[in-house]
Amino acid sequence: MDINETMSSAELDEMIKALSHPVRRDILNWLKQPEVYFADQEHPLSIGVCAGKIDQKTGLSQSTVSAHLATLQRAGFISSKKVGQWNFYSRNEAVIQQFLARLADQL
Amino acid sequence: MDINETMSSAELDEMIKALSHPVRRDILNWLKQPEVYFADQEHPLSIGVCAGKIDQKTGLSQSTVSAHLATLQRAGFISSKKVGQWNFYSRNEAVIQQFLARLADQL
DNA sequence: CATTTATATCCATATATCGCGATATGGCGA
DNA sequence: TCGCCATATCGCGATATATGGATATAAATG
Repeated sequence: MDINETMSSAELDEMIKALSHPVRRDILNWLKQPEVYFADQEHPLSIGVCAGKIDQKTGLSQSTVSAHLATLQRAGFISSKKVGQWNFYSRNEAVIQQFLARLADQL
Repeated sequence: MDINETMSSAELDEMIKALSHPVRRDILNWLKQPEVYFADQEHPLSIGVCAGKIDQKTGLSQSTVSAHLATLQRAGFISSKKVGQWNFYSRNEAVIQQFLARLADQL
């Protein structure tokens, strides 16, 4: 989602649905403090958190977590950066804040 | 939900799920300005909005809307008041505000 | 007391979501 | 190039959610 325009109703819907699963909210939360939850990552946390690390933390299968990450990314809450064979995920703080503002407004 | 204590994780989950359907968000929105959306109601809007009026507005079946209202009520977002043969629904503003604050905090 | 009205509940069906194993893809290293 | 590793995607069964018709309940009304 473009952070410079207000999100559409369909986008808001996608975002709320993305948040409606506890594991996805957990992931967002972990990404808020990577140094707390992913202290064992070899790569610098500044790039983001490696997908595999998130898999481990959830205890779910790799494919399931990959789908959850895709859902969060489609909603705009996180972005991924591919470095070598790894994919590093991080929060889009601006989008999250805009979502909260929009929700507060529309609710 | 008791507005004097912080909501549990399970309650938050129930609330987000309740919001994850567009019709339920519509209903919450309509109840925000009953005088705009339910101007034709015979009973005073101060008691709340009659379930049947909400049925009409959605265009969905009576049973479906009744289920949506029950979902919103279980989540704590709305309350119902039975007067005669009618059930009047209204928003729980305090709960809604507390939800938004909690979400902003936990997200 | 029978009938109508409002609404919740029950039931069946349809659709969406979740979770997993298997497979595809793409980078990396021997 | 031949695998190995990380991760996305596919296909499928299981579970959850949505929807509407039918029915139950309860109040109002003649």
